[in-house]
Amino acid sequence: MINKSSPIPIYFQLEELLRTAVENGELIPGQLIPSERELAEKYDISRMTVRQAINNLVNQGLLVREQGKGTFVADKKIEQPLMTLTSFSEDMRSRGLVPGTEIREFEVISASMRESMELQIEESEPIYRVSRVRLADAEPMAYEILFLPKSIFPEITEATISSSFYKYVEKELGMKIERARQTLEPALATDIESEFLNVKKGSPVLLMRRTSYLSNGRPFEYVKSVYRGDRYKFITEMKR
Amino acid sequence: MINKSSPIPIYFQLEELLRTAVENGELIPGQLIPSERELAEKYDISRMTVRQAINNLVNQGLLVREQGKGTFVADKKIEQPLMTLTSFSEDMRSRGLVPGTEIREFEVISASMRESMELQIEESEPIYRVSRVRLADAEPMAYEILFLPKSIFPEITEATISSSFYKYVEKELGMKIERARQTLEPALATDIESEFLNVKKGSPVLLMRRTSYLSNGRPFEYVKSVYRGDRYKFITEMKR
DNA sequence: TACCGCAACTGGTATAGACAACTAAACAAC
DNA sequence: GTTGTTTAGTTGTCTATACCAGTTGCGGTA
Repeated sequence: MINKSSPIPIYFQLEELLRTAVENGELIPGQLIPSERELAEKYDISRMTVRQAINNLVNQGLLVREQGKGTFVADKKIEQPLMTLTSFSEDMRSRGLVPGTEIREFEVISASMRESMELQIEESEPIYRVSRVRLADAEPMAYEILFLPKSIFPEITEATISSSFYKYVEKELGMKIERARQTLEPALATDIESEFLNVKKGSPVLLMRRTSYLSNGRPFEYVKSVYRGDRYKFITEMKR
Repeated sequence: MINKSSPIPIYFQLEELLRTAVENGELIPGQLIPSERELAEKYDISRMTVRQAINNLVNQGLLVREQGKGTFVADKKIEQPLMTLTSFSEDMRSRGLVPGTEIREFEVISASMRESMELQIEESEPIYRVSRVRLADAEPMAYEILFLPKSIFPEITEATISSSFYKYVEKELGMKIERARQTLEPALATDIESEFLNVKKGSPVLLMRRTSYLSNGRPFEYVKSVYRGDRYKFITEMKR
């Protein structure tokens, strides 16, 4: 259970123990967890160490304390979908839709001014340009043009892009996606867009531009997406 | 400085001391604060108590620790404009524009189904309906229809609405605005909208609907805004 | 001079113990 | 029955102490 001679701090080991217990459903929301003294005795550690573990979990919103009563598993994420960076696939799935992708173009070009500025690279540096039609329940949802610097992704294939790109970046390449800056503006569907999106030319669309950054501060993607106005609403939850 | 016999916890007193020192500029961002041992000795309290105070401030993002070096005042809000609930006036000012308002209609009506649902009140309950043209640098930026339940705001006048409504709610009424849920979708300017916004009919506009909640969970406003697509971009910063 | 190592600092982890504040339930008194 | 009171449990606060781990600078040695 807990290894006192491990270099991993005891409070952290206990933290993980409790966290996995919650995640595995051994402890369910609203349930009372063992008291601090019980945990201290059970694992033969100090109560203050138990408190440190529980404190962290409380700060992370996983547990809630009530003086005189005990510590409880917190209700699941009331305020979760606040504003987290999600991929198209993740976004669609959270809306109960099945995501899909049709790659239209896949090429290496040299960056124009706009792209080099967004990606913070030299102009005319080689970048991938991938255009895709994004589907939700097999129906077009968005038309998207993705720009990736070749310097960060030396070898990318269509197959890589077809599956979950964010997962590829995080799991395969081990990079840490940190944040993104995104702008939204309304527009009218152009010829090409209306064709790909299966709507009339001039229909209202949502033009989304996103630049995403790794934890080292480098931009790794610049995406321009055109969403169908009749199918897509952008939803945000904000705190004061 | 610190009153050990006060019912206010010592760690909290120290926390406030440090916080006000930062806010008053006695401690500036990047500056090294006294070590935990120094603070403990200075105020004749335990180092663990000092740590509890500092821990809280670190969690609040006011301080940062560096093992072996010391504890420093954090750089100001690098990630602040992440997704905070702001009023139109605050939004415009942050963009360097001068906000303005022209009230078009101000009336009490009975809630329709949509409004009663958003505001979580009974249908046909009395609500204010205020329509405004929002200006930025004296030029129309958005046309907005605001719905407020009369039960929460028994006496509101045009004057109240003209000045900063959020400030009125927070300062005058002492209510706490907590969060809002907002949707964005593209649309085409209708007759009325195009007239108010001084754009052509059929121009792309951004349709924003927002329901805002107090800290007790009650919705206190439902706003439907139509932003000019040629003047307004919605910007969000997202974390993974 | 250049380098190494030690000493003295920093925060990080962990202990054992004490008392306060609060809650719930059992119990006693009215 | 209702109202206090006690009691045993909970988390909250606080102390004193110890050692670990990372950083920095100083001084001695090569």
